[in-house]
Amino acid sequence: MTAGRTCRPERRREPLSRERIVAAAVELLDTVGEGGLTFRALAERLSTGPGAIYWHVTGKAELLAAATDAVVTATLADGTGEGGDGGDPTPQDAIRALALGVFDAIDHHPWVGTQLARAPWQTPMMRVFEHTGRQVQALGVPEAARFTAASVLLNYVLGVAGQNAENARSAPPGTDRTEFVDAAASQWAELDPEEYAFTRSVAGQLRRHDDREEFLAGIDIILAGITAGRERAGS
Amino acid sequence: MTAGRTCRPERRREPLSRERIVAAAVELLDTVGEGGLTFRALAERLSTGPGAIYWHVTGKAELLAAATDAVVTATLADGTGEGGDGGDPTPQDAIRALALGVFDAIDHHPWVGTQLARAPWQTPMMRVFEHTGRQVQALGVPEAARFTAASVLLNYVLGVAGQNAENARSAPPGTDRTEFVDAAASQWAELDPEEYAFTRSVAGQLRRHDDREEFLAGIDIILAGITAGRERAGS
DNA sequence: ACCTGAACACCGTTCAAGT
DNA sequence: ACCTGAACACCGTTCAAGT
Repeated sequence: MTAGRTCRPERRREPLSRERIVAAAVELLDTVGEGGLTFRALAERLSTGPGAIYWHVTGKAELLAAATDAVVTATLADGTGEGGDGGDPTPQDAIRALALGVFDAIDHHPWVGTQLARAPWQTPMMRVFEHTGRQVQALGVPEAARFTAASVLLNYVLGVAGQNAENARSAPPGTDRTEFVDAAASQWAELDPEEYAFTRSVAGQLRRHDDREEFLAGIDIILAGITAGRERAGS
Repeated sequence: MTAGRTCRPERRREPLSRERIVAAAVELLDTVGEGGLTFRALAERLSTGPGAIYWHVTGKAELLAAATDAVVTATLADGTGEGGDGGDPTPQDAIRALALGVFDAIDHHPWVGTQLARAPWQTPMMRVFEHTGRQVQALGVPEAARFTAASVLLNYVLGVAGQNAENARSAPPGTDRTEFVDAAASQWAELDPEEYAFTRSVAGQLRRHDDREEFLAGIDIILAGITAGRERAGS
């Protein structure tokens, strides 16, 4: 307490921390995309030098993993617990909710899709696998078939994840989704009638489809397949 | 197969062409991995400067796409035609063969997995979609459900594609696959018993599983689901 | 302990200049 | 038309030096 003002430069001198870095990385990824996450840009946003970041984080790979982890963990904590409105959800409903949670997370943060698809062995995906597996078990799938059943669900989610992320990236941030789908559908309709007979024939369905519903329809097909197998192999 | 040590002068006189560039890119990707494809490395292999490549190819994105296209086209040309041994294959068999073709292609060229997963709208994946869709149609799926059915199959394949590619990348080229899976299974078995109860319980199945068979089992589950839907919705 | 910022080794891409 | 290779604008990462 020497004489002088006690104005605290807290705002800018808030110390660097892994948490702050990851938060800034998520923000940067959301606003500028995967290509925009740069140690220099990150440092500027945190008003430091690029080197400082390395004190809290080993490198870009870990940073990306931590950012993904942060988003997915928040998703799983939210949506998957009990359902909320009292009634016991069926395992099918729980799986749908789980998958939809991941789907929506990727819808809001496309870069998460890319990251999940290329790092399936890391914590976030492991947790999704665990949650899915429990519901598969609750579904009555015999033990020997559970690993396969959970894997199919997970791989499907991963596939959609990657595709959605790519769509978000290839469509500039300004463009409308409907516009984008319309353009693709029109392209499909003009493909070679012989070489792409089937694709042409479903161009209309591509145009009309809703991403979320389509995703859930896929989940339901897989659930039907798993259940059919359970009846064949079980008891 | 590979040109030996005998230095052939004709090799370097042979003019640069898009075809030669793509072939060299595939070779580089196969031997050194995705990180090894560099315009400088490519130029050296073709004994030119980096700038020369840009005369035949617009940039790295196109080069990657062309390399993927080359591999997938070869795959589809091979395996998917008629079956080979006279008998008419069922649509199920045709879909299995198709999916397995993509699976094997990625097994031999892991970088194809990454590329397919992140560029699903390009020619190679479009062709897979077309071939799959025709078999879905042959399966008797009603028109309104065909787009969804083919999409589920494709997304599943894409998910496995990405995962396999990642596994291949994270395991150094020297290590054995069994060794790698064993290590993962052991890790699973030592997870927190409460938080990862399910994952722990299937660690043994992870260790025992065969990648190709597991992949096909997934395809069969989805086929069962599609067929169940057909019976519900059709006729 | 934590941060700074210049420096290193790379990368994709461009472009005047050559043949 | 096709190729050359230096140069540009970046990038992740390191590290002596500061506090």
